[in-house]
Amino acid sequence: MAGKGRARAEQARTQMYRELVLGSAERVFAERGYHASKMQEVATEAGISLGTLYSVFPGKGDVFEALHETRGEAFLARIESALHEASPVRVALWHAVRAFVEFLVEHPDYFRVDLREGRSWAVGDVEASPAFQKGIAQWTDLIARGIDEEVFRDDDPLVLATTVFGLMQVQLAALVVKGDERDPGRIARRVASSVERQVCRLEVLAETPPWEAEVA
Amino acid sequence: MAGKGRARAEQARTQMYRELVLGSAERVFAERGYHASKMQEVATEAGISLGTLYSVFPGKGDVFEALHETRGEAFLARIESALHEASPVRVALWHAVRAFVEFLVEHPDYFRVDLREGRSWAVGDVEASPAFQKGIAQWTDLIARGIDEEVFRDDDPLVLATTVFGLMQVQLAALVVKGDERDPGRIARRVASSVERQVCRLEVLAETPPWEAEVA
Amino acid sequence: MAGKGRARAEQARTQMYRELVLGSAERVFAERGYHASKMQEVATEAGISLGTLYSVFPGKGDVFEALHETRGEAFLARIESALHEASPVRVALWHAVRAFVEFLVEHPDYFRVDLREGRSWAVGDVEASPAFQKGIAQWTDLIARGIDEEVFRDDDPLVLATTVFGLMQVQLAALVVKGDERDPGRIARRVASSVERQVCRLEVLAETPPWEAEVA
Amino acid sequence: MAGKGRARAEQARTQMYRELVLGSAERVFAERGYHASKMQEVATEAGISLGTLYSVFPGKGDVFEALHETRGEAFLARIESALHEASPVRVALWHAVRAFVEFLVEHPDYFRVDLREGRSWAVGDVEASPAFQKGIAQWTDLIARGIDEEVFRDDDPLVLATTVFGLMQVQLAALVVKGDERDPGRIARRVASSVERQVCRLEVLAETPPWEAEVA
DNA sequence: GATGAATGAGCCTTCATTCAT
DNA sequence: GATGAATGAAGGCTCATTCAT
Repeated sequence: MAGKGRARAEQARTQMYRELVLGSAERVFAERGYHASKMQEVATEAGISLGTLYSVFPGKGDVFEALHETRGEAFLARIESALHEASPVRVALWHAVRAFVEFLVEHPDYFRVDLREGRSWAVGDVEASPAFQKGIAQWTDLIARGIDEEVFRDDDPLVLATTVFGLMQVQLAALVVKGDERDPGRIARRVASSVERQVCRLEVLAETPPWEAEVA
Repeated sequence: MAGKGRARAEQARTQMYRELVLGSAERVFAERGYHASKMQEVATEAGISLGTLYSVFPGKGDVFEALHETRGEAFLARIESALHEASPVRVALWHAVRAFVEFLVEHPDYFRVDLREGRSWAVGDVEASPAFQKGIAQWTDLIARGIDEEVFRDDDPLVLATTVFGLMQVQLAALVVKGDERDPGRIARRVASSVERQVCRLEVLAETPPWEAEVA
Repeated sequence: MAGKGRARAEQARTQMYRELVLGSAERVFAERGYHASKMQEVATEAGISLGTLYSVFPGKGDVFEALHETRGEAFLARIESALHEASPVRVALWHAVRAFVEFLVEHPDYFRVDLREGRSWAVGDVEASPAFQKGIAQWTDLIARGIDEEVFRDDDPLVLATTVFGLMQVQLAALVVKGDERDPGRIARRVASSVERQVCRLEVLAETPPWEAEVA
Repeated sequence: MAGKGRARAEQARTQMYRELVLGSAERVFAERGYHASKMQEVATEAGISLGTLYSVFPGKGDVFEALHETRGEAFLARIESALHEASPVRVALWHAVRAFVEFLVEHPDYFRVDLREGRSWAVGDVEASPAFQKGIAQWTDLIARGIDEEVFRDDDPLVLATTVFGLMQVQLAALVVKGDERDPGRIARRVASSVERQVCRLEVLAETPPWEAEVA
């Protein structure tokens, strides 16, 4: 039946437009912030019409949500895969931090959108996206394992994960914007160093960190 | 001339209203965010009419700015006075962190407003409020002193200060909202502990922290 | 009975305030125009409070109307008395024009208010003030007499009166603002000359005008 | 490239709407006056929505200005072309007056808008539109020429032009509204007659006026 | 399906008017 | 009676959303 091919083609086109729009929205929201951005700008930046934009997203808020959903999903997946490679929890942490840093360095507009929202997610406000929730859960699991293995200090894993999440964001922003660090590798090591200080037991901190062990 | 008393009375009334409005705006902005808040809501929450609201603030943006200005000023002053009491840098840091935590615990709505807007963070294109600039300067000085005295680890003081500032905010939010910590004293100690991990040299971390020394 | 004195005192006070307000309104309306003028400005210029202003006038529109009523009344009276003195119609016209010019030169603010608003003119749907109606009637009578006596040209007296009225206003404005004529006597003579050209028969125009006859 | 046609189409549509709105604004402003007119009324009268109205004019004031600009321009052009045809200054004056009258008889709403503003232009108030300034300049030139050729009486050309301008407005209003003259030809002759009386030397007035010469 | 012109609900702000002191 | 602080109705303008082409 021809309907199937038709349907698939439509699916594909819709998907294509959604991605086009998300890329555009990312840039526009990063530049002006969500509220100051107009749908017309998003459409123009995407190179499509308002009507097409509305044919793939029901409203402005949905574009914003989808942006977080999509980028968040990719973000999560990236970190997830980083976690799967490694076994010792300290190495896993290092890989996760590196993945975190690399992703945001590669997606500076998304990072700016994130920063603009402030730390609303930290207080569990309604607007906090599911992706954030899942991200926090991911880190919570990792940290719980570290505590269990007596590598990380004994504290509430959720609080620690939330703290680490914010710490990475803030420090990344500080390094990139305030400082003049540009090399992703060095940024990742500095952020990882900060994170380790936050979570590792003191005696673990004295040992050679994973990123130096790697080089060796 | 009677005009003087009259002028003073008006001054006082205006001041009273401004504070009333700031308190109301703080709650409304905390609840719905700046853009979703309507001036009518702010007025109603303050228990006054729109006209009266506009008689003490020229516009919506000015209310927001004044809120940051006023609370930021008080915030700075509180920390400043904490810094002036103490001499050893580690004690000074402890006092500053405690003042930071106490202020935000006492002003939870302002804290939420702060968390909501990315203004305080280093987004670059977003104009951070003057109060925030001064606040960062304050912490940068303290940290530079700590580095100089070889108590804190050797790093860019501005990056460190920005990081610490964000770390405190995030962890405070995490402790209060995610966790169930309510006692300001314990919160302050936990935040201070995190901050010390971030800035102190490892050998310093091994020593008894100021808050335990205080108790003894 | 004491009530009578009381009532008379109140009457007097009200009257006093009304005049105070009209003087103030005249200046304010002249400066900014009716719509751009605020009641607060009128009150302040009058040196009284808003409440007092509203105790003697029901609303903004009433102040405007009363201004036209009052000044118009005085204006009419001035011209009326000028008309009563003289007998030959050409002399009467001259006296009336002189009175017209003198009044407006003495009340420049009222003149500006008059010029600003099209009320005085025959717009049809705009309610011309009763005072203006009476003024036009006055001039219409004078002109009808002139036509009757075969001194003025034979035309519709109402149209001629309206035209003359407007002509005087416009030329007065032109002489004072565009030109640099300041002397009321010369202004009056030039305006009268224009008016005569408008209404007198050509053969009458050739005769010595009343203002020169006066001097002689 | 197709963009060109697109741009031209948009240009045309915008132009069409601007004229639609100006026509509507003309009627609404004539009826209620500028300040009492609401943008919604102007839009409704034009048969479009508020949004569309604002898509072709930035604000209320701009509609008013554009109205004066556009009509004023046409007005000026009409008179200019009348002036260019004729050589003897008295004939030129007659043609200009006729053009003046015809234009306003054809655009009664614009005339009413004009009348509503009063004679502000006569006192050189800031609000006086550039079109008025140009119009006055036009008449001033004509009158200066007449004085030069010793057809018009020797007086300040600017004062005379201003007077004539006002005289025409006022008399036209008187004839149309107060009187019951409807025939543009007769109105023009009566206005021209008044104007000639205002500007021509007496000996010239005795000669056959241009409009009678024309008929012959 | 794609377009973007058209719509109009909704928000910020002003100022005539009221009324408690 | 005088005051002027307080009120809130009304209007200019924006922009998310719709729908005719």
